[in-house]
Amino acid sequence: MTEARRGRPRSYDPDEALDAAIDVFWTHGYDAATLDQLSQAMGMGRPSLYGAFGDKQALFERAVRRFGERMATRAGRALSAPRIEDAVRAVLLEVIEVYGGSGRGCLVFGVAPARAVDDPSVREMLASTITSLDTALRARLDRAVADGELPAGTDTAARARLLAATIHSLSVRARAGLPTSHLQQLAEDAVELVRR
Amino acid sequence: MTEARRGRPRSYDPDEALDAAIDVFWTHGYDAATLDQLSQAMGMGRPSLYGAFGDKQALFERAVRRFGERMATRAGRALSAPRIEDAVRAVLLEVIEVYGGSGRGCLVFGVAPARAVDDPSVREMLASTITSLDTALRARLDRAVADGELPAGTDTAARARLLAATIHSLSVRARAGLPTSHLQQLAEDAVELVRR
DNA sequence: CGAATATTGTACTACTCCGAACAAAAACAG
DNA sequence: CTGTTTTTGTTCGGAGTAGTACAATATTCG
Repeated sequence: MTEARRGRPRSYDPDEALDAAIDVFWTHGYDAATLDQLSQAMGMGRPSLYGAFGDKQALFERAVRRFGERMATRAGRALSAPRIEDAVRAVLLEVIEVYGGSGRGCLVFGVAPARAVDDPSVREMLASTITSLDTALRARLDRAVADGELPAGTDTAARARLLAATIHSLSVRARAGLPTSHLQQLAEDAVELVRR
Repeated sequence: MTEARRGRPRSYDPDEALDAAIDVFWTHGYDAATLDQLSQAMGMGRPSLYGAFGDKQALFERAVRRFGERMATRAGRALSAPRIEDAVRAVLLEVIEVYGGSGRGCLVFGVAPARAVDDPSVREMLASTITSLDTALRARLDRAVADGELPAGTDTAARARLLAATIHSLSVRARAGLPTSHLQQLAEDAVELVRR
């Protein structure tokens, strides 16, 4: 599995390095993050960084994609709760833990939008993340309908969009520095929304 | 009113200049917007810009504040519709017109968040805009309760937060380049939310 | 051990960007 | 007309940034 590679071994861990890059972009945004900050946080010199991840744009895209995948994984786990209300609440609490704990909201919904107009690639990643979230939530609601938890004929697509909107709002609110209690309140509002 | 001022007259209109600055920041965000772009769009040399608005940070704050006030004014007008459903729909359509027409979402909810972690002043403006919107929507819902349009005991604060969340989401979605039809769909979902 | 290969670290370059200095220009006051 | 005031336009400087060149280093293969 770990096949012996020729040449001088890397002095950094690619996964940890990317996580460190996520952290820097997450705090400062794309433009305000300097390559010096990035290379220092990632524990690698600029040439290594360039060789491993390409230029700043490419690194940002990798970071955003990874962040989105991580969140999708966590959300998927949370959504697997048997009762629909618990599933929705679990997702929102998971989101609050990430967004609110750091006071930095979401890298995708809170930071990428600033760059989305100028960079089509970022815009597309943002759009695809949004629709993926809509879709995942809708799939869970559909299952709840199939399970008889929600009445047949429920507009699951509409509710999924509103739940996703709640998550987008949680990112904005977290980044505004609003306290976790405020975020939890909105989350509870959204949970109520599922049934009625 | 227009008292005669001493010295060389200004060759620019301060209001139009600030509008032009809004436009530049709105498209490119804070960091990617250069003073060259700004001064050119504003029709004034950099020294004039500096004298009139201060440095880049100060100009950005003025732009964000003005954008927020404009939106608040438009929202207030839209909310004055007699029937609550119409009022909510009118606000959302107004928002979509601004956010979606430009494909740039909201300067406050879509661009400022990227800068909010590093700049406490921006963070506070963002937070105050969020709570103002929550409050304005809640006030309108309270009036609907007083008018007997909504049942007494309705949790107006919760619904106001969810409606605000919808607006936050509209900004993110618009900036992701999602089509106006998509935004209108979410808006209609939110209108449905008012009653039930 | 010696050759080949991959990564590191230092140093550098070219460029952009923000903010300021300074003299010229355009108005008003006396 | 002369002096004062305010803004303009040009120009400059200093800081910082993204990306690169090149030699040194560390490892594997033969």
